[in-house]
Amino acid sequence: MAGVRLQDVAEHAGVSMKTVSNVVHAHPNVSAPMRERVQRAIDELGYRPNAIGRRLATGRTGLIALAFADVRLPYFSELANVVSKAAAATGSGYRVLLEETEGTIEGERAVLSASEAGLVDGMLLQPSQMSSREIAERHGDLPMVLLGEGPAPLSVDRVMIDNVAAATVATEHLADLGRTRIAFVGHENEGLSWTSRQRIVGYQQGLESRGLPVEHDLLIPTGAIASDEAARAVGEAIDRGIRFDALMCRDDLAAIGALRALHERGISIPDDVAVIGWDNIAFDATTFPSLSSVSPNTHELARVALEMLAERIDGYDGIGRHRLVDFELALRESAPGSLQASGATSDAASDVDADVDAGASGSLSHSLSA
Amino acid sequence: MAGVRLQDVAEHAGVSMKTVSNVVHAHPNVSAPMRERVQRAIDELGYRPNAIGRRLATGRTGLIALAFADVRLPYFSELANVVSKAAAATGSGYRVLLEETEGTIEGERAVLSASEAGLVDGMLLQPSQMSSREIAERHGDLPMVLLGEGPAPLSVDRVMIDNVAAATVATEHLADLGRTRIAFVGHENEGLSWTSRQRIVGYQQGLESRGLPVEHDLLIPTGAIASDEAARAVGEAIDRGIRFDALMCRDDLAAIGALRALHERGISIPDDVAVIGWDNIAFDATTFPSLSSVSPNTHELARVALEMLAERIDGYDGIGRHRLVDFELALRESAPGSLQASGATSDAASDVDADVDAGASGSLSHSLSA
DNA sequence: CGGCCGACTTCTAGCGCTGTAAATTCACCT
DNA sequence: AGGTGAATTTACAGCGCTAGAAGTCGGCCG
Repeated sequence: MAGVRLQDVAEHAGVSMKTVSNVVHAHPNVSAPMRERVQRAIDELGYRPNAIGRRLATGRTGLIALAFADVRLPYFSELANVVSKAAAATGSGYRVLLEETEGTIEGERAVLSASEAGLVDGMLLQPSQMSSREIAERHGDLPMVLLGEGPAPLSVDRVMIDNVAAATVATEHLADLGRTRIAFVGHENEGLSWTSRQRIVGYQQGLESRGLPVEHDLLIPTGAIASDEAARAVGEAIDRGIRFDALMCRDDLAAIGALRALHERGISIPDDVAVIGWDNIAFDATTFPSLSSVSPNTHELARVALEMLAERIDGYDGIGRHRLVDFELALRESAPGSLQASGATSDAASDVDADVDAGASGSLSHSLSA
Repeated sequence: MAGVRLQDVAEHAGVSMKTVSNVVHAHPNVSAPMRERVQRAIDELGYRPNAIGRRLATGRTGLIALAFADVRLPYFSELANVVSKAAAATGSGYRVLLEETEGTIEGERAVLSASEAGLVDGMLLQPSQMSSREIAERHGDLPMVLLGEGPAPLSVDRVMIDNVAAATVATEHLADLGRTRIAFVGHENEGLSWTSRQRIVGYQQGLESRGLPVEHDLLIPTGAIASDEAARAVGEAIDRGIRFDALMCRDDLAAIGALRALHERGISIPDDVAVIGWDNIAFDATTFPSLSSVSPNTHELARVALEMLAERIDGYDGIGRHRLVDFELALRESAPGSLQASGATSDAASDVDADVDAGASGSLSHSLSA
């Protein structure tokens, strides 16, 4: 039943509260018979420690906030899953409080300046709008680790993958497939995000390293980070006469939209146009054709981020540490490994089956540790 | 700065703690000059109330748990988004603590019998494995509302859509499109979930109401709730010689997998096979062809669930209330509205564009309130 | 056989905030 | 001027738990 307090257990067992507390915490210096007697009392009363009371006393809440734009974006929901599992696996067994910023500056401010303090022990934040100065100013003394390639003040820890390198590798892969007109899809129409900026830089580097020209026409922005917007933008570009034989997409949502726009126009993938997405979300394996994608190592990202956060919570107070985690290219049908460069048309059913099965069948891995 | 306590503010302003507390809470009966004086002290010290302290004193944490199988499933991530927005909009401004059960009985038990009590004020749980008896036994006195069509003891509140009715309507729509061999895809290979069970019942009712025979061969189970599993299962069924002209899918993941299996084999959608999914996830608008889907009113679901939960938290102690919220059929290319029954081939670019834009273009709405 | 040591348990302050009840102040009447 | 009730403000006792100080008890050494 509810409302059984430590004191009730103590009385029931005829001992002091501290002894009960010691039993609950498996402290040493409790004799076996005593331990058993107390445990029986706990069981009989159905006692469960009250989290809030404990937390007031210890100053730790066991909660960390995970803040990003929107759980509905597959990358973030997959991240939430990974982080919450990793957090639970932590020694301290953290639980995760989800906060959505909607990708707006107001949302990010709201998350950082919550009017109440002390609810969470620390925060994992993936900022998208806020300047690094503002982040530095606002986070106050809340232990924090930033995720992703967004703004990051030097004073705060951060984990990310090397977006420039990843975009370069992916673009080079398309070039190595023999593509010469590689377009970039999915950056913001206006107000380029940090993410888009870096991926475009990498895209350009990839083109240059393969001796391909950089054409402004081949940058296809979208109105929002959403597959329908991408479908429209790519469709319009095609209809406007823009020609390309490969698409480097800012993210998988853009890639999925692009897939649709190409299908609508009867353009064959990857024969006419190869496509690479970004994030390697679960759907990539079952789009048609299945989607090659830049695959950040989110497990490692979560692990490193939580590790640094735990250190901050424990009082570490050094300068911000910036860590890179690795990524790989998950190669699927939309931009296969170079061996099978152009290859069979994509309706070879049995081949495809095997591919779906293997998930990230071929992959180029890149470890860049810090 | 950190660690400014109520008492510090009180001393700084030369008043009692309670007066400061009153100012913080905008209580009446605080004179204007006093309010201003205290406010200045608060600002000068940069005081922010400590959530844990307050919560210990009030007994409320302002947190509710939202527990379901896996955030990575789009339906759940969309639900999480809706619930957390709705919860924040509540008078009490609840925050949402995410809990994943992995869809296993152990996970569900873990969520229900968290060893610590008092962390959350209440819980929204979408069970999938646990029996209603076990739910009733375990939830103890934690205010709780169940989501979805899973098991629900009579003593606990629950919100769901009428899955049987929805499946019937969707199946009938396929029949009205002239389809006579309508298969059902995506239920579990073994250990049918409550969800699948009800949707299959509705599917059967839909067939019967249109005078179509129910064939066991047309039930295509999958190994897991995942699009790749569905792709494989549908592919195998086709390869085994099973013939159908429409697919009623247990969920959108199954539908997306089915889409892929059909594409691989060069089967035209919706001309050869029409497809209806379930959940109306965001991707449905940009699959190719776009996917018709049963669209539960999740906003309403969240609203009703939170409302009931709030009442439970406030001490309401009646018998379990079971509420239905409405759904509609979001009709897109994979199973269009009956007017355009077979219609143009799906690569009519401009038409399609408009369609993508409109999202759930045509829709049959069903309000079933309780 | 008394005293001292170590092992174990109890005592007792809080952690930061809120709610109730009591105290104070103040404007206004008679 | 004394009294009254309303409006404010203060005092204080916890909410449930933890941790360090203080106490208790049995055993062992001299």
